[in-house]
Amino acid sequence: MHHVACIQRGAARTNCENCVASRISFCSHIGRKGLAALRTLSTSMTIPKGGVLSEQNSAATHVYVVIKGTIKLYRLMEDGTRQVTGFLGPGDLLGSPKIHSTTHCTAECLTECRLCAFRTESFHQMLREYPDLCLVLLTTAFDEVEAQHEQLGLVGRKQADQRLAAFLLTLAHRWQHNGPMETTLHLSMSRADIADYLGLTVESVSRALQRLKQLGLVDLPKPTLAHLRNLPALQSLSGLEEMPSARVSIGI
Amino acid sequence: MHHVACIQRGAARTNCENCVASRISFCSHIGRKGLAALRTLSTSMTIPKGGVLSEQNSAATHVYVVIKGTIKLYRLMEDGTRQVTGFLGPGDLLGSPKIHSTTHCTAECLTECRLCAFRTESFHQMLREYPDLCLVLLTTAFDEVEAQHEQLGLVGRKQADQRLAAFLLTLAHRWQHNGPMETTLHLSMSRADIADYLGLTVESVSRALQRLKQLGLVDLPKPTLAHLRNLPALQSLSGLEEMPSARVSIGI
DNA sequence: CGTGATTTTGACGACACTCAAATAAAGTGG
DNA sequence: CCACTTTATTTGAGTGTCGTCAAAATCACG
Repeated sequence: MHHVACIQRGAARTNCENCVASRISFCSHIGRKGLAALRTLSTSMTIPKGGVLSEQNSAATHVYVVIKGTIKLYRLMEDGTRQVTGFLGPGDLLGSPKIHSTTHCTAECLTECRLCAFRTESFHQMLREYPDLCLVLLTTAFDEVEAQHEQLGLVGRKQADQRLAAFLLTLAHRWQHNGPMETTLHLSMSRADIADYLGLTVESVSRALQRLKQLGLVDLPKPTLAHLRNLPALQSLSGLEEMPSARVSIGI
Repeated sequence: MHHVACIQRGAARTNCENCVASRISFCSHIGRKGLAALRTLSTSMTIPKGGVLSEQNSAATHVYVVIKGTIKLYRLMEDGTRQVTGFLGPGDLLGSPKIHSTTHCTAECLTECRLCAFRTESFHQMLREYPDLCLVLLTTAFDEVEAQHEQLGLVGRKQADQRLAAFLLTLAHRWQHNGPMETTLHLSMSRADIADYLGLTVESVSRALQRLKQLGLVDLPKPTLAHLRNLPALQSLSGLEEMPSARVSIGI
């Protein structure tokens, strides 16, 4: 949980061609010339588990692309409660293109993370120079709004078991952009994180998971490990209209 | 509730200078030259109360700027439930810049509405030609994501009375971009709409409102009329960190 | 192996949902 | 303009799910 402004900062000589972001994230939409410019502006870095990338209500300095690892985003409210606004993984974007903005979430690494960082000003300037890039990001932002609508429907209407089923399914699909779907999930977030993400309590999350287990829908060999045994049943229970698909998410 | 593709379509000679959108919405960020182009591409229209602007899962043809009136956005789920994803008013944007996309919400006018319409392709092209416009929209989209986070916190954690208090306060502030805050609200949406927006039932909404009334926080002379009698108490009850501010919202 | 944190399980209560009915409001036709 | 119908809103009673509090079990880490 210790703050890590920037450690193990690598040189800017990242190989963009082999980067996940160049395939699935916005990096793929600026052509060869843009990719060269992008490489100049970007800084590769590795943050250890527990490292904090941005503190709630502090000045936003960078925009990041997640290359590897999982990040959790949360906000501490005045009444002492905590809201987990999302989880980020490979290909996802962290930060706002707005200049002189303050982050409204704390971003904490749940695992060791590799990231590609841009100074906000550089990023903003790039968006002005590459309209295609700006449009792609705009599309991603609109998709994110739609995703939030889904989450709102989940948290506002569905009950605990359904929320957990949907959560697990989404986790399984979100970062599987090409390869086969992963049915064995490593839950790098705690029960409390899941609870604060789904609008439940730790106890309700635990009970819901146990119910799913007893129904034979999932296996929980360890608390941090979930094996999805019956995807159709999980989907049916979750109430999701369709299987969640891989997508690029935005954390702010 | 009848579908109205496009009625009372006006000429393109709308006076942008006097339009609310030119002051508060994205129209103000494209300079004199852009505003002229914008006027050429836009079509002014008036839709009666109950008119439907876009049907869920149908091809998106236009992007609209709301000039006058209130619009509700909702989605019908497979399990028969309905999710109201938002309400739009003057200055707000309806539609996605994505080409060949399908709307995922139905947009229905709660009052007679005046709108400024762009064909999606034209709108998309404008975004390519005016990077500033694209950036402004991008900023608005990011703000919308943050607003959805607020809504998630409300629906996921707060109880009925708090949700209603927050809802009323937000309604009172959202479209008061310059003028004084309105303490007398015309609730153009039904209790069912509010319920489906806040993740409650009609009965719970009614009961919560009656409780607020008995506490002297609001007056309800008619079901469609709410007079906010004690703003600080409402804010304190709502649990909102700060008074909601006017903003441009996005409906998709 | 021992300590502290996390997770699970249990008992109980509160808030919101469900079902049902009464009241109020809005729309319709004479 | 008024009786009538239809819809929307309010009120009531009972139930269920999830939150709260508490304790046990398990896990992680030094």
